Amino acid sequence: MNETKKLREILHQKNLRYTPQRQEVWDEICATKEHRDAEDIYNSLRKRQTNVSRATVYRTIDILVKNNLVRRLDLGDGRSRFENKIGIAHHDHIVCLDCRKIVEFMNEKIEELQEQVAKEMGFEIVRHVHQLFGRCLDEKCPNK
Amino acid sequence: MNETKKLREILHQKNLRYTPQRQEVWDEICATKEHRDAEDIYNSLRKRQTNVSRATVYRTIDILVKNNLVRRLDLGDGRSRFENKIGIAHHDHIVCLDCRKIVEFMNEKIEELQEQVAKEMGFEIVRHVHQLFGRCLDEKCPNK
DNA sequence: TTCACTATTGAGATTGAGTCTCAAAGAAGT
DNA sequence: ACTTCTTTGAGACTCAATCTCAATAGTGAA
Ligand SMILES: [Zn+2]
Ligand SMILES: [Zn+2]
Ligand SMILES: [Zn+2]
Ligand SMILES: [Zn+2]
Repeated sequence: MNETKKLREILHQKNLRYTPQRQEVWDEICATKEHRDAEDIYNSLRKRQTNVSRATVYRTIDILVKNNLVRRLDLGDGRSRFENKIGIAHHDHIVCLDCRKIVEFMNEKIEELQEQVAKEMGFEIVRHVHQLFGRCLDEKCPNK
Repeated sequence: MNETKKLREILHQKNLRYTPQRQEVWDEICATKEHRDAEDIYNSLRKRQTNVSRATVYRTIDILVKNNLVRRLDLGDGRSRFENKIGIAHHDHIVCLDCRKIVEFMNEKIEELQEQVAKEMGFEIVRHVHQLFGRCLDEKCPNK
């Protein structure tokens, strides 16, 4: 699989070692499109008999984030969430305060205006956080 | 002072008690326009012989936030920051990754587009987080 | 293959922001 | 001043995340 190679390549490039634990963590993150936290990833690994320690899960995620394979999200609930970044276009997030549903959005005009605003204020943007919190109009949402 | 009255009023309105500790915390937050964390506020109070416990600082800030006197910011460094909200127009933040300078911005068009995007996705926005992280072009900034 | 050199791992300790507990102190209305 | 109910403070506790360090294991060279 393409993503497996990608990991090996980057680790080699950075003089880091390719280990089964790192591969397992990366595979687990690639397995879904959800926005999962470290504990969640750790538990999924244990559930399928893959024993990678909590510390290693955290350490591996840090490597993946630093090398742009994974994106770290802070949705304001006190822990980081992660999503595979390979082949995924930039987007931001809308979160329902009642059912915690997360929806992705991307608006080219907002992205442009951000750049423009930053330039006006004398900044060069490296990254941005843009999250909308509210209530979804979904039937299944407890907010009725 | 106007802000003092505001606190008394709101506490009364919510059947909460007006105490010197709560007043001190509110005064301390009103004293600057900076984006300070709870520990910082706690330390400032101690420095001027005003002994309010850490727990009370946190509890009071929660009340102030719930009642719209104070805004809670999460700038991604693992602790909440606070700013007086009374008479302050809505704005978002740009943060320099090198010198931690925080600059405020407000762009009407972005605000509108956010609303529009949310509507399109079937959400009603309650609040939003919009932060730009980058490097400032300031002489004094360590990034040169 | 084996070796030597390092990096990595795991278990558990530690950190740090924030919350909780509960007995003592104190608002506020009467 | 009295009663009632809330608030306070000190320190215990929580929880995500990081650190420690001895044991383990990639990796490249021989
Ligand atoms: Zn964006
Ligand atoms: Zn996403
Ligand atoms: Zn805004
Ligand atoms: Zn601000």
